Amino acid sequence: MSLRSALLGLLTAEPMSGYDLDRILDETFGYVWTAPHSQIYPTLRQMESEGLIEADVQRTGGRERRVYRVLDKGYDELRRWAGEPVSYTGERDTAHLKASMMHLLSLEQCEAIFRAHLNYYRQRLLIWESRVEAIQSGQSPILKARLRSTDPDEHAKLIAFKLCGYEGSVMRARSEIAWAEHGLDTVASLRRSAESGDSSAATGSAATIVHS
Amino acid sequence: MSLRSALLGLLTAEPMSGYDLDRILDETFGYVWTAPHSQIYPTLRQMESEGLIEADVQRTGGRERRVYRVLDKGYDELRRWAGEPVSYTGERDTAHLKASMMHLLSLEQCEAIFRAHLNYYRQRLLIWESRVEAIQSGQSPILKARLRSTDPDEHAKLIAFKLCGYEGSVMRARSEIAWAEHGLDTVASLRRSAESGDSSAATGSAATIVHS
DNA sequence: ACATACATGTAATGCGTTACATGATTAC
DNA sequence: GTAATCATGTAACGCATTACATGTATGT
Repeated sequence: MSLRSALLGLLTAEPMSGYDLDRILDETFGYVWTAPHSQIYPTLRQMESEGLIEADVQRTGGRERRVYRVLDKGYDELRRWAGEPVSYTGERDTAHLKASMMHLLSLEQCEAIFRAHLNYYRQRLLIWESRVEAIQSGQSPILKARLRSTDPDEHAKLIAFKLCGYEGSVMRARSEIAWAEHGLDTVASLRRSAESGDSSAATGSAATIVHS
Repeated sequence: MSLRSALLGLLTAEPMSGYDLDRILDETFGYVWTAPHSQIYPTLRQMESEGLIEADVQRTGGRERRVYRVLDKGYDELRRWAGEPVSYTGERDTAHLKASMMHLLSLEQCEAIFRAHLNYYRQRLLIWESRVEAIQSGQSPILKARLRSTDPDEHAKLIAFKLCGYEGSVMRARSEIAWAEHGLDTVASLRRSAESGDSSAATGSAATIVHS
């Protein structure tokens, strides 16, 4: 039920259409939760039929735009969900799973996988860091909308937790980058020991990082 | 298609039954990839019908035990999957999503969520660290089985990459622990500023960690 | 005219969770 | 005898991915 909450949460900042939500998930918020529009539109319809949100249908010529706003029942549901404990269902990470099978691959293939991981999280890091800066400098349009409809006494709390969320993403990206670099070191070390004909190397450098 | 690969990968260490695989996912390997037995058994049957694995049916009295072993086609499929690039589909993390909605909650509720996060990853950290030690000291039964059926020249590579995978998990757990601690700091800071009637605090301490 | 952005949907297929369901063997 | 462990399944429901499908408004 997390997608519902993600959408509800965004709609509490400001009434929006499914298209708007899709764009936000693609651009900024999507680095916390993603969904394609094929999931967004039916979910909005469903929440509307349950009385959590309500659509204001705007027409520009022959084009329809359904702008949803959160009803009291929606706020209650969101608060209930936010307060309930997170259910930590098992880990599922394709990159780490793949890493656990790298002995099947050539060192070139292993290197390519770690490099791709490094590049992916370097890009994410830039995006997340820019989000943190946008919040700190008051440039985030969603946050600005949210502040407008919030009691000034609550502003510090709102900003502090928004920052905290993105900082968590920044920390995670840094950790994935460090892991990919460690993986590349491991590959380099295996490559050196293969060249020198020593079959018992590489474990030394691999072991160091864990106790750092 | 990751579950198939996870199961295939484990079966390359040693022929096993669905029950064995379920236990391993619950105990050790599950901290890389999880699945309930309701997913495992049908997946094994399907892979059998596709000729990737083959069952050796053992009977103890009236009890049936289907021990699967990987066929050549299964090895090929696994190697193909392992070598293809990871597809990074968008982020989806309930804990971070919830954190982004904490302004809806009381500071007590926020604290409870961060504490739960901290406890969860502290437990995971212990498990993953013990896995790293099990591999380094040669205590892992799955790794021992795998080494038996592997060319000694490849032992260093096998051990190095297994370590690397679990080290990645250790690093991630540390990062989540650090984030939860940062969240608790944020809560404490907001609590202090609420008591002293200052409505503009907390952002200072929250901002520091990003540039550390 | 043509491309791009706006705007909203459906359908098929597969993955994941929870609950239901059954029965044999072993240890106490 | 009874509880735990061994052992294997099915079913219902919801979430996620990809592809298919349609049409308007705007800028060049």
